[in-house]
Amino acid sequence: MSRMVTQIISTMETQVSNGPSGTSLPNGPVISTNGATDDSKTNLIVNYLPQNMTQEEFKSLFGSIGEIESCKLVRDKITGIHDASAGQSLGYGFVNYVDPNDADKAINTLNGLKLQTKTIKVSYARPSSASIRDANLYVSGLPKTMTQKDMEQLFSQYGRIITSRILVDQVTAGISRGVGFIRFDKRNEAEEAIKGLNGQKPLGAAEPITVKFANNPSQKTGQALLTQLYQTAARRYTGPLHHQTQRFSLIPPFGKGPDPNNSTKPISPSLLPRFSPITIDSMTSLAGVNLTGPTGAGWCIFVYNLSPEADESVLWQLFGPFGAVTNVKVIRDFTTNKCKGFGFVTMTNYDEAAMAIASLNGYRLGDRVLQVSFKTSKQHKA
DNA sequence: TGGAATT
Repeated sequence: MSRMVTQIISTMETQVSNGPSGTSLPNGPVISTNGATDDSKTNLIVNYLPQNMTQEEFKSLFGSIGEIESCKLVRDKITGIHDASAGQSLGYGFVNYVDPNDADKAINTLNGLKLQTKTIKVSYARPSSASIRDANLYVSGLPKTMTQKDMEQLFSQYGRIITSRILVDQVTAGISRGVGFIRFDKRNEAEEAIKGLNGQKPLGAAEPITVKFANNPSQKTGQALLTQLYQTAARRYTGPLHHQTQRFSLIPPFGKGPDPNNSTKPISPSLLPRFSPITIDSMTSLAGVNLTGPTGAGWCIFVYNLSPEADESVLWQLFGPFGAVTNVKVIRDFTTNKCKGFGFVTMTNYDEAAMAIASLNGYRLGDRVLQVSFKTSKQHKA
């Protein structure tokens, strides 16, 4: 891997995958003795995907690593009753590669990639089974001094922990709210943890903790769903979250809110003008209907002065934080396979593309200064 | 007392 790419990736969080620890097998599908295909070394689960990432963007990102046998962005069935591909993204997906080496490469290069406000996680998918479902626990009443590590230590006696999290205060950024989540590998492990820890005081704690199965986040109220849609739409208009200073959290987007009791309540007009120009477009695209057309549509950006070692992951890393990226391409020399110094990035939304260009044009990457602009029909004449 | 982990 090139020095430049190594530098970028070294900033990523280190995450231990859940996957098999054995060495890679020779290429091709592995057939087990019972005749079933063993995809444990090719099939990946990808978590913490940005809410507005589409199936096409998902496939494009992971397809940049190697040939994909199949992939799926998991979507909500309730918000997509009439069309499964139109449901709201659940923020995770699966990628099954043809070659186990590419699965390994995807973990090494894409795990920890920052896209918009998320840091994606790429790991081997465990074999699908009923025993691993509903194994997530909600814990409250934790001492404010308890760290994630402390919590894991407390729960690890009951089984293998897949993820853990302690929620922190948004404002003070870092102070524990005393609530968290623990996901076990198996549901029965979670059950045992409830039996053993619910109502118990951790060592030195003043109050007992509550441990119970977590609600499924897909079972949201209409209000919560609409609020989330609205926030996503508002974000599309105002740009990346770190540039956003205004929230539209509880104002329904159209005349009527989901709560019948409030349906006649007028919407504060002062909060609408900034948002309304793109309301229809954003809401429609959130429903899975892309007004700008099928894959390939969007705003094409020309990126000049990339190093010979540049690859697609660099472009994802640079542009992903600004919004929805549908495609990236590094132009390479046919014989040497080295980057010819330029590439292209396609972004769905004009505002996000403009923000990316404004921010990245003149950006210093290693010892090079990038030139970033909308692609013109006459390519790049200086 | 609340975050998108099994197709």
